[in-house]
Amino acid sequence: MDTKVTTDNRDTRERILDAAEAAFMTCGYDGASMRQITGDASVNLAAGHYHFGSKEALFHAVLNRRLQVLNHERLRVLDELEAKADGAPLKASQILDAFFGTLLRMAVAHGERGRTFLRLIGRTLTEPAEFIRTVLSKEFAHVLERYKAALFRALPDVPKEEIVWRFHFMLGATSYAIAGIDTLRLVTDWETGEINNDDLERLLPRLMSFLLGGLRAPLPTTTPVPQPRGNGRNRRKKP
Amino acid sequence: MDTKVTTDNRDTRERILDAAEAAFMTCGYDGASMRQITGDASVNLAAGHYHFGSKEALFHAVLNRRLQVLNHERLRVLDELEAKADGAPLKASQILDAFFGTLLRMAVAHGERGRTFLRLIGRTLTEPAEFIRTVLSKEFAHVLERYKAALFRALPDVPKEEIVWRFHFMLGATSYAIAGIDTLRLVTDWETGEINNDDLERLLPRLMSFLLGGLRAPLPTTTPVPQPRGNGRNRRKKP
DNA sequence: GTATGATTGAAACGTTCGTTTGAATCTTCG
DNA sequence: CGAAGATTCAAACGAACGTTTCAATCATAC
Repeated sequence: MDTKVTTDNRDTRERILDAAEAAFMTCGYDGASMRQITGDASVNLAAGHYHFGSKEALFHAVLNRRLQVLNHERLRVLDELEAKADGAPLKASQILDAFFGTLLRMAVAHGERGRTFLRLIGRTLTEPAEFIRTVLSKEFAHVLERYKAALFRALPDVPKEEIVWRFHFMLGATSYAIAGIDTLRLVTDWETGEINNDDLERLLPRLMSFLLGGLRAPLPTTTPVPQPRGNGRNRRKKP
Repeated sequence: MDTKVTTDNRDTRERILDAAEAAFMTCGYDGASMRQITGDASVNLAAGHYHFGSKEALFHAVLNRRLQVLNHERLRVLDELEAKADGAPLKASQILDAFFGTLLRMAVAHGERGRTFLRLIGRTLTEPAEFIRTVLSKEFAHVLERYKAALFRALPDVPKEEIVWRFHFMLGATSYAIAGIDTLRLVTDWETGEINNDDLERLLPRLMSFLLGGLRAPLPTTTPVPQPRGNGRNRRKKP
């Protein structure tokens, strides 16, 4: 099951993986069909099921091929930082750079394929299907625990619950940004829906300062201003 | 086309709209089927096409029914703030509260239906289908122009381009948060995938301080640190 | 060379989807 | 009442989907 015997086996498998990665990125899980994927890969329709068993398993394989590398690198960078710190808490900026910066830098380093996967990740984080949630949860669990712990140590004055929420917000901002989703056509640069490496390298510092600003923002007032002003509440249709 | 003649016409139409709203929220546009929607609404399958013409048009109607109210209110609040300010620039916190706070407060005020629409909006902002992008773009264009202009005036020292990007990040953080998307199971509160009004009222101040912190963060260094450390670049496959 | 197992190919299966059809039913109004 | 139009209903259509089947082809080892 590990090392295959025949020659162009890997070719077919990887051609399917590459085509699937691009199709899932563009159309989402439901929107991409096995016929489109195998067609783009120039392989027979049945080859997809022969090599992966099902569409779900193919999606799983597409994600894992890159996620394992990414999350391994994230752990490695965090280990390195903590070793250098020698027991002292890390800076929040270091942690965010290790988590989000590693993601974006790896994408830049791998050219077009890296950018495709980046946008796939952004889109996948918003997929409604349950099995996708399960796959991601499993794949990210350990990494998230490590990074959450590092953030707790870095920001001892911020309640842990607040840090978790802000991590959640940061993931949202990031996945939205990297998915290239500009539904409201805010960002005028992306004319074609494409992202090039220059865009990506300019995105990282922008995103990082936004995330850092949000993460270190003053805590919300404990009294959450139930009705800020009189309006917007207890209102029915105009009589 | 405006005021219908028969009696329970509105009943059927609105039952379909409500069921569609819930279905699109849970399963996304592709995932929700006309059969599920009309079944949940206890109407005949053909009734959906009779009243709306197509699935796309139904989705359009679902969005517009609430978006028009929401965006009208957003403009009204902004007008009110600017009238009070009497020509002076608004504070960024006021603008964000008018844009994002209005969204969340209206959802809270409308109970379960409001929460359903809130999550639908969050999910819709990440839909891949092109026609959805077109619908949203049209519906939001005017509101976004007004709010962008207000932010430009509120933050004269921040380059406009940077503000647009940060608006983009804020939309991502918000839509991700309100969609109830917790793919990575970060937020332990949401056990059932449901959000109640208490969660929502606690979410608003948390989100607001995060967004404000991000919006007012120090600008990124103009030299975007091309290669942070030696690795991650100019790398090819291992030889 | 030939047997063996891995891979590919073309075709079909059953299901579900959005949509359409045409008759049946209900509502409205003269 | 009865004609007219609006609405509902059951049934079907064609297309697309994921998946399966089975024979054909290829690579490898004896």
